[in-house]
Amino acid sequence: MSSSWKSVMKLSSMTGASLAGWLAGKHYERHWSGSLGKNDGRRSFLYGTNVKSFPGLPIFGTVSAAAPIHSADEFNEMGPKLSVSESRISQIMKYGFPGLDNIRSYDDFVLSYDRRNRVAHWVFEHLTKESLKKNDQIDRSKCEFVPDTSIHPFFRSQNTDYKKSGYDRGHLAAAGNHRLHQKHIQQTFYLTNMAPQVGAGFNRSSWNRLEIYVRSLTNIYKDVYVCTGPLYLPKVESDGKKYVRYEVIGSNHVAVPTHFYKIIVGETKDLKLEMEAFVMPNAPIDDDAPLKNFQVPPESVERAAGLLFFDKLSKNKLHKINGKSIK
DNA sequence: TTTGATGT
Repeated sequence: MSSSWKSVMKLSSMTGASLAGWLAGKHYERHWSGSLGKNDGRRSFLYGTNVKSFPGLPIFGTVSAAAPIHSADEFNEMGPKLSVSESRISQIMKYGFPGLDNIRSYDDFVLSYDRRNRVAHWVFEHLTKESLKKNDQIDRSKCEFVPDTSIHPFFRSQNTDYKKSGYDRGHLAAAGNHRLHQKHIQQTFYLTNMAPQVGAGFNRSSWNRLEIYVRSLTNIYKDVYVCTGPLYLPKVESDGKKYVRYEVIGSNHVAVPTHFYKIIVGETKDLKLEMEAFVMPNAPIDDDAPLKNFQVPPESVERAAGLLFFDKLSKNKLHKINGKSIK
């Protein structure tokens, strides 16, 4: 039994969710090396299609055929967001877009919004030691959670949805990752960047521990790319069938994810790449549980989320996955 | 420290 399988089994038994199929995947051992090592016939949603056929997508830089589009109706209210530095966005998105649903670009992170669940599909960040430098001018307590008016009111989450729900408004792009400018940290407080998270025992402890670990990777790698998002995982119920079951909160029915993922790529000075993937249940977690217990094969997160992470990454530069050499 | 909610 591989270590990744064992860790998933541990995770599975902790959460009661049937993670085995999705998160370990019988396919993993047979296909993972193949899909990383050579073209396995997967057609990239982004790079195998004509990007221009998607109207109104603010795609910058990484796609040569695409140019920023400034006239989409939904963006009329977002004046400041149109001035987002294109070079910064292309830097954040260096390894490609995991998916193309409702992309939003902010000054220091990029996200894709899931209108049906009122929670983002994914949030992408790029961290360096420099970008995390301590700035005493930044005051987190001055930040306010604000609805994102670039989202149609039908699909926009509101503070009232979270109020008395029992869940935290948990950051996907962590506030602590964007302390260079007050404007940057404020932008992480858009409700588009929030998901309902269990507060005690999760958001305020082990999930925070994982965020701190990601920041610490900037001491090892020149560049750290991190993608964060929710999962809605199936669970075997008493009739033996699998169901995806999750709570929705507030009048806008904001979905409460069953789990959250982080996929991280560290880039060394000599351009070697190392990848790590974590999945944690949206539930209280023992503070003493090592983060390693929550590592899963990256491909299992792709299958569960319906996304392709780091599809543009040069597979021959990828040296390690979850700390294990793949060469 | 950083992560938050709640009540006055």
